Amino acid sequence: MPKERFNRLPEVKRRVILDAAKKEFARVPFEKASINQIIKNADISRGSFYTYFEDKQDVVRCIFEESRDEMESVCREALKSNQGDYLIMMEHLFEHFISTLQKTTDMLLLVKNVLSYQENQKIFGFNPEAHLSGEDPVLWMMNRINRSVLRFDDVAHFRAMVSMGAAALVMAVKQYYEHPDQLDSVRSEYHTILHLLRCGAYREGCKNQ
Amino acid sequence: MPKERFNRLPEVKRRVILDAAKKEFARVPFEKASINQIIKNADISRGSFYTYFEDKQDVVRCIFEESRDEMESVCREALKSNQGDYLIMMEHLFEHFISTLQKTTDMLLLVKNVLSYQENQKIFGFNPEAHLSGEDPVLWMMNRINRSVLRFDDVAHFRAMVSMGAAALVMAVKQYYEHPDQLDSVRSEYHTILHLLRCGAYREGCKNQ
DNA sequence: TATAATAATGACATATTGTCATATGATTGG
DNA sequence: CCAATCATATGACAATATGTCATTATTATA
Repeated sequence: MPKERFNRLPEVKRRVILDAAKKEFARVPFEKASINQIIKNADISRGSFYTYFEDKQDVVRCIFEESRDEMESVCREALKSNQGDYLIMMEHLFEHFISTLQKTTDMLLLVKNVLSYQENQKIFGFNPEAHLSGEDPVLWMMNRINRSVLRFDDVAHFRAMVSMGAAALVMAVKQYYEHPDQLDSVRSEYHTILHLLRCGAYREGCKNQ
Repeated sequence: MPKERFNRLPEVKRRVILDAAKKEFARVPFEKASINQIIKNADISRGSFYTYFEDKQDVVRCIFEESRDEMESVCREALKSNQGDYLIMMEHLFEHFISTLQKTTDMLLLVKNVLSYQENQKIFGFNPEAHLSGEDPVLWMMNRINRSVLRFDDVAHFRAMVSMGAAALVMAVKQYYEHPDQLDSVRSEYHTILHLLRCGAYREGCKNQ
């Protein structure tokens, strides 16, 4: 939630500022990131910064908002081409993140630096309060997923599944940026988790219900 | 990982310092917490602080190390009295956290302030690199759990289950301190997640394997 | 007791943050 | 076309932070 002022800014200036911020957050861990450096990079005044953003956190939120939109469209497409299968969509989402991170070193560092300090789920828009294009993300999912293959159809279980899926994804992405050379094993761990979500852990499962 | 100096300190002084730090971290969000305030509370010099700890983070790590030991013993007991059932153990663990948080307001605030900024799983000792009494926590679990009720017996699936369990627990605890008045619904969401882990999400599950 | 090793101190240089009174630039209407 | 009004930008400033290090105090050792 940057301030209104920021949104009223000409597109190009906004880009300059966000890029400057990205550069700084890619440079050092969130803690050490300095507003001074950001305004120097962006060539704006200290005062301006504070008319645009609440604080350092605020900038980060702003940076990640962009990728949230992108994520939504990835979800949409993956669901379309896989009969609304949630878990397959989650596989696609993972590959999407990986390829984004691989494209730019900056992005990898940024995620690494920021993710360590932030409330991951809030950033990725999967906490109960965040919203994917204004909607509760759980409901968003519920309305687009093929629910007939699931063994439940209540919001509570849905929420549980989506939370766990998000947690798994975040964990996997984190693990990837910590060990970018071990993509294969990270991917395989992630798939194991999705498999667990699919089948459950207990053999006798939920016979009695 | 506080410095060796700190460990060599007389027990009582160590307590004073950690309590001072707790007080400060309970006062404001991690970001705003001030080393100045900590040393004032603890009545030690600035110089001393830096011979004890690397930085602010370091103090937090140190604070949470204590509760990790406690957690281990809760796990141990819960497993003993429930035939090694992992998911039941996780239920107990949740209740343990809640009652700890309920006991002292300070602890609730502390967790609230710190958890928002820290690498949750690292703090709770459940990331793959952290260790419960020196052991890989996944192996620790594997050796103590009743594996016969599970539908798998490989480390990979185990790791998946433990990761998800930990993620669920952290999420639930977070949700509790954000809405301490809604314990019932937080608990019920948590149980739903455990249930999901037990049974899996897909109806046809893993027929073909 | 003298000497060596360990621990504690606080002043300091440097950096950071958020604020605010002031300046600059746009826009509107008379 | 000027003036008045509103929106935006600025950077100096006070307050506070951090991490270092030369110095002092305390213990242990010989």
